[in-house]
Amino acid sequence: MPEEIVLALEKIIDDFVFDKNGARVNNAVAIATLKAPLNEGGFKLIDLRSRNEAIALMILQRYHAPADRRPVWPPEEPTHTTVAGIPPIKVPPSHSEAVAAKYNAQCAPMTITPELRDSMPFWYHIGRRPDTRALYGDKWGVCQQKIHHFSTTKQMVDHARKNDAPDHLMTPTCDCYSCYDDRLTGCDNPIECRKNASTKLDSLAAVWDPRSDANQVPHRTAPNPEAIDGFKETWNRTMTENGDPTHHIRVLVDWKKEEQRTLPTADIAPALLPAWDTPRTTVYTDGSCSGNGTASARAGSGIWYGENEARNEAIRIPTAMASNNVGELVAALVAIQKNPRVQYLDIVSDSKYTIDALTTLLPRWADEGFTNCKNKSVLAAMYGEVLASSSTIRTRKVKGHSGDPGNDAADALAATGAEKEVPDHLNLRKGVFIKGAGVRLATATQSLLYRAIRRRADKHIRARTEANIDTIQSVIEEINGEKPLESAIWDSLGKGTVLTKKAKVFLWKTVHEGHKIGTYWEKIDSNPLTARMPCSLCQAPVESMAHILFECRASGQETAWQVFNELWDRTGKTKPYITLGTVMGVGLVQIKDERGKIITGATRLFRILLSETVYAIRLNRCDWRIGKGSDPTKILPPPEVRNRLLRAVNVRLRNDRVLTNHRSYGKKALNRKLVERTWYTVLDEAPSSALPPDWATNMGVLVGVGRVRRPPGRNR
DNA sequence: ATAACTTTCAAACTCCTTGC
DNA sequence: GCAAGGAGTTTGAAAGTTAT
Repeated sequence: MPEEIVLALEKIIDDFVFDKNGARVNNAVAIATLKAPLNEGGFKLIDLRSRNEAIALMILQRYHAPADRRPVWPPEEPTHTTVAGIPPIKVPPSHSEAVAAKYNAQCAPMTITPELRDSMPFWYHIGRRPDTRALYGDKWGVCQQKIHHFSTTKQMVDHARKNDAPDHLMTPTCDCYSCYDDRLTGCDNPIECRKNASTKLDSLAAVWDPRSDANQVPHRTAPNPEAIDGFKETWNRTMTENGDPTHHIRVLVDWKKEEQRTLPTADIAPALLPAWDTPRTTVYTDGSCSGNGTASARAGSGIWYGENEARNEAIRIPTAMASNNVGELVAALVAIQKNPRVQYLDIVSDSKYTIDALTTLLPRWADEGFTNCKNKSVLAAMYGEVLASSSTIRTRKVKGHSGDPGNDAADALAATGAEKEVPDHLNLRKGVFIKGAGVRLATATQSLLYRAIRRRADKHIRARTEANIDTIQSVIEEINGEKPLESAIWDSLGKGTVLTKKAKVFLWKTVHEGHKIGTYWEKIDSNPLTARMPCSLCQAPVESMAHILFECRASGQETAWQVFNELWDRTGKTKPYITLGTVMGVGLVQIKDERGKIITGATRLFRILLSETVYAIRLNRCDWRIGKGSDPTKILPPPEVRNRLLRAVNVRLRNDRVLTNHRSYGKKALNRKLVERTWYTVLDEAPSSALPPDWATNMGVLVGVGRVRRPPGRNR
């Protein structure tokens, strides 16, 4: 796509998203922010450049497809090498080549099978040792390329081996079939040419040399045996890898230049035979995590071999990656690391995630560059350890807490690990190279490449957004006792929460400070007569969201908060301290009883009331500012503020009741009990203890909070 | 046909109630 | 005090559905 087309389309997208219709107006939030994923505060807006790059790579994929599906036209066009070490192809479109170069397309096999070693193109071989010189252009090199037309490593090996054939004599006049044939082809001196081929082959790293004993895959020559002794073997490297070099092209590779030659093979190659020194080891693994899903999660791994075994381990997971699944993964990872040379390493785990990873999913995830995976570092390390291990790793699933003594012991160790004072250092070294190995081109889809490209793009950071996220995290931590993850904050403004769509959009904008208020106007409207930065009515220096919601005399906030307090006080529950941070994090606020137990009804009510209150204040304020032209005489009178807010709350109540109808909404219907627990304290006409059983569905029974009685006392 | 999106499924963990 | 079981949360894969 030509640059001007990209620019034109981006302009159209920008105009549409911000409803600008071509006007030259600043965006409230950068388009780059909107391109982020939903749980990072974005809108998942398309990024055309990344999409085009993904498409360019898909074109490259087609050019490297198996020969029968590869472009062959135009016939006169020469072939050339796009990816070093890969057989030449028809010249792909230049932008595809540019993107291939940008994203470091290269041949990078994770597993080297005998078939692959044979079929690798010999010239410019990626496996040539860095300490050797390429001798491709010397006299014999020319002979081998131009006369014999050798291209693959197998052809070179076969050539070199002819000198060892039984019917061959090491004399220039030997007339064995091979010598006769070679001379007929045009080779001056077949014996020297073959010796030279042997010398050239010597420059290959042992793992790449088909003549060498270095066997990359000393075991696993048959498909996975299903469940031997109830154990399932890990995926089979020999069977799943493809001998075609083009199948090993990877893009978005992050290795440094000097690493590229030696990396993939040396680090994850298994030890040579004899592969194992112990016939069988059975190990129980388990993970544990308190506060799972929060920023204060604390996780541990347990590895249990037997009663009072010195090898038993209790590990604490580093805080940044603590979760239940990482606990499980690390337990298995360490078990694999510590047992590289047993015939059968049998891992017993209660984690489906871990077992699926080990038995089927890891190779696929590695092909995808772990693009869609969480826990990338641990998974990559696990993949590397399995590739490097000489053990046949098998897994068996047990049900957690089901009385299995081994599993229970591992569970106890995991809990001990989580309690440790200092997190342990995890050895994830084998994953480093794999993590940088990018995406396998042959099996990639456009959407995968797009996501992978997007993921490595720089994150667009807004200082004000970050500050607000920090505020929300500390406020919510204070109220709930647990610090929420940033993704949890964004999720709370996404689907499936109790907030209305409008409230969520309002809060999303508030977190990004995307409303056109306050300092937004600082640079734009500096004329003191028309300046929109300060609040004209209150003489406040900056018309910030905090000012509008908590201080402004024009927004009706005072009355709205009165109504909020009156309603909330009926619950008899303590009210969390309400600041702008509480407002932005309202979807996460939990109301708890004296013993710290979450009260679901009150929590839901609080979220509804607070979000409706602030949204109503915001509406009133906009009404005055835009609708009434900031006229000080046209501020909404308190009774109307009260009625509007009550109306909004009543609408929520009514919707809740309607949504409990199973006949209409089936499985999507709201839980009647939940709706009851939410509202019973604030209903107007029924004492909380005497609700009729069908109040939620029977619309005629209750009026709801339509008329709020004025509580006794002054100034209430 | 493909990719995006939604729903379903399955499991583990924590917290808490219930019953003995 | 303890075990069993359930609610509510998390995790993630896979199946199913829809849009293009």
